[in-house]
Amino acid sequence: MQLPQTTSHVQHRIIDWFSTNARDLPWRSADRTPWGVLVSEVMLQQTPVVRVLPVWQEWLRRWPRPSDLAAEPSGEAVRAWGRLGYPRRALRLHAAATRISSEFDDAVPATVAELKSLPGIGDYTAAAVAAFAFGVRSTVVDTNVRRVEARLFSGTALPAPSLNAAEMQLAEALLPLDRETSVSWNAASMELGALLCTARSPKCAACPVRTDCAWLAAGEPEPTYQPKGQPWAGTDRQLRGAVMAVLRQAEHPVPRSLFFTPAVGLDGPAEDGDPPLQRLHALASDSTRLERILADLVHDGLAESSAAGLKLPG
DNA sequence: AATGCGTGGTT
DNA sequence: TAACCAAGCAT
Repeated sequence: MQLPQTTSHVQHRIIDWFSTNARDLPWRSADRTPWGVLVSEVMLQQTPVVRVLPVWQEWLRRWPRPSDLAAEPSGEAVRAWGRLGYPRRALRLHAAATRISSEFDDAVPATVAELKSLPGIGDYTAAAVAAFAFGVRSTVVDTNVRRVEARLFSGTALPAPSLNAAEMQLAEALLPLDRETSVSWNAASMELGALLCTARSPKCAACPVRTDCAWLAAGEPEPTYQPKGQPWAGTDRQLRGAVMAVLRQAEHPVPRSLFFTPAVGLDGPAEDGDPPLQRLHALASDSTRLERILADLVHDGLAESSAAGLKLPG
């Protein structure tokens, strides 16, 4: 698909819609810092805004600069990560903060290439930080942008299972040449996908470009492929999560015997309200498997093993 | 490039 | 209610 790199009326309408409908998020405020933007982008990787908000506030209050985080053990980052999920992100953010403070004089770098060199920062996050923290013209393509562009221009219900070259070329062709307009387009197309052009039950009646949408014009055809599910019950991820919940809560090393010897009378199916150790015991019937999970967590740097037991890395 | 990695709200 | 899904990254 060949498109001019001038900003079309469709794009202007989305940008106009954004100017009056953008959420008032703290990492968008006038007094935002590049570090705050970077932390928000990493936290938002696969985690909804509402869960990120309180944790982001606490992180920025506690660690206003990269060097503040770098001065603490990585385990503190993991503990303060709370239940955002994928705790390796906390580890990588800590490692990124360490490199920013030592190699970049405590200032988040402004180029996509330098940002991508940091741990946990990939194509999307590097482009997003460059655009939203520094006003750089960069092609920001996240799951929201992909879905908006799939519906609006390709006429399909959902984008391909993974980002491909054609999609990237389309996104680059759509990026306004004007620097400030490109930043607005990036933020606006993401927000449209997050608020209206959602994966399930999109709010087309409120969409500023409903009359231009190829997917609506085609009669809202169904997705042509089956999204692959994310198995959970019985997976290593579930057990790893249960172990990490125990470690986050513990103030001292947890003796290995506590992992492998359930307290009597606490057996039964896992429930949401159970204390972390009880939940773990309900899941970990196979001690060989649990042994491997613990070793993996130590290997991944999410846990530290000593004679006293297991704890978050100090 | 297909897979593994947390968590909890929504449908 | 089980399945889907959320501002991805690294290997």
